[in-house]
Amino acid sequence: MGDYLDGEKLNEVALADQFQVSRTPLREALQGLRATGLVELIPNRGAFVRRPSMTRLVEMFEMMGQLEAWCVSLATRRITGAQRIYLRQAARDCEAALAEGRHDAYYAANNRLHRTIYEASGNEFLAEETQRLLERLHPFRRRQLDVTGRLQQSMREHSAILDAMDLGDADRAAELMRGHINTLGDTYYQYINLVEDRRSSGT
Amino acid sequence: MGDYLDGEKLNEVALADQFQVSRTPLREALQGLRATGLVELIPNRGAFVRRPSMTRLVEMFEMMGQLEAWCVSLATRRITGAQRIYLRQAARDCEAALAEGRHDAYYAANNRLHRTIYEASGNEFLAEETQRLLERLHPFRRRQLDVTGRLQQSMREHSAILDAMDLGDADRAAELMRGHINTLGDTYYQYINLVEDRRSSGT
DNA sequence: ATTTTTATTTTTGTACACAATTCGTATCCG
DNA sequence: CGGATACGAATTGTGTACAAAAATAAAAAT
Repeated sequence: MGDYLDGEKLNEVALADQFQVSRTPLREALQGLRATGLVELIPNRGAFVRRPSMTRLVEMFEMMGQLEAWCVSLATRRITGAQRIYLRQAARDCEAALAEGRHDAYYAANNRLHRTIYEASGNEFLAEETQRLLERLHPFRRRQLDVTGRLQQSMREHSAILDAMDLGDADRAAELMRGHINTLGDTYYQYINLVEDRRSSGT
Repeated sequence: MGDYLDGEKLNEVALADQFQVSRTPLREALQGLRATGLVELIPNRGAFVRRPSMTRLVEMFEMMGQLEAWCVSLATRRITGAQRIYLRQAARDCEAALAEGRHDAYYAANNRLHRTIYEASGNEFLAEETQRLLERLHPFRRRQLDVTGRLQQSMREHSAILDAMDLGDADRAAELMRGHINTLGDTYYQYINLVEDRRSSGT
């Protein structure tokens, strides 16, 4: 599980058997997965896995950077005092989690920070869509974030973004955020390359 | 049909009866509608219609404008010669359709023009997501586009955008596109106001 | 030998039945 | 009278059976 090939056909009975459910709820789940873009459903033909290519992941991260940049740009102008405090707290939580080596706690705090920025944008729809894309990208992030140097650099970027927001410099905050997401993306690509290599070697 | 209230509960058997199908395919269809945001599915509770509020539509159009602006900005730099010709042709098709009063043909040509810009962005993922948002917004566009003055203004905006693209002025093209989408949005809001008034008067 | 047609098997699509959960109502208790 | 509780009805969740379509294999024709 986890390493499906790109155009691979998914057999309903086999999957239902694997997950110990009948075909009815499984088919509904497939409809849900279609929305996330992970599978493609062709009428009377079945479900096919859609593993994003390297270039598509680059595109997705490019868009993620753009959306986050837009969020932070709007948030710089619209953020409330309470949200500002909450952001700094999340940043401190990130540092504390990293110092204690609690990587899952870091992940949670980091998520809290980004999500708060989405919400502070004042555009709820934008916030939801950005969150949705983040979740779509989620399956492609792995251990590589645990490289401590990268995490510390990431936190410095957080601080710089929050500083720019405090100064009311929306453009600078947006530009910093774009860079932040792009470097994130870069580390993901390494993982993808690994996966594609493994696949082409026929494992 | 067509005028569901916002939080309205959808009964599966009633809907299945209405569409002359059994509950099984209906539930799968609901899962699909969930992706579009038109219905919300709560486990063990059922499906509820999610008619976007006025403010949410404003948000959606704001995002649409931003995405289209980004598309056109990228497209200005990456567009191919063939796409440039195709764009101008679509613009001419718009004019011809309007002159002949063929509003559905205008709609098709207009769609072709915008879609070509999405594709010319060179970011396939961005293109698909923008198209998806356009389709989500689609149920909320109605006759008001048929006001001839608006359509002619819209075509002038098209020309200006294509001109800016030809000049390689990405920022200007983006700004013009943002304005183009926003005025579109404005006319939609009128329709929404109508709907909400009608609803509150209890029809 | 290649292509077309036909038959068989597999797989998807849908209806239906029953289980599990929630909702509405009435009853009981404080 | 207000609120908790218990019962019955309605609704959602899931397994299974069968129909429809596609994929595969076999046979026939060119």
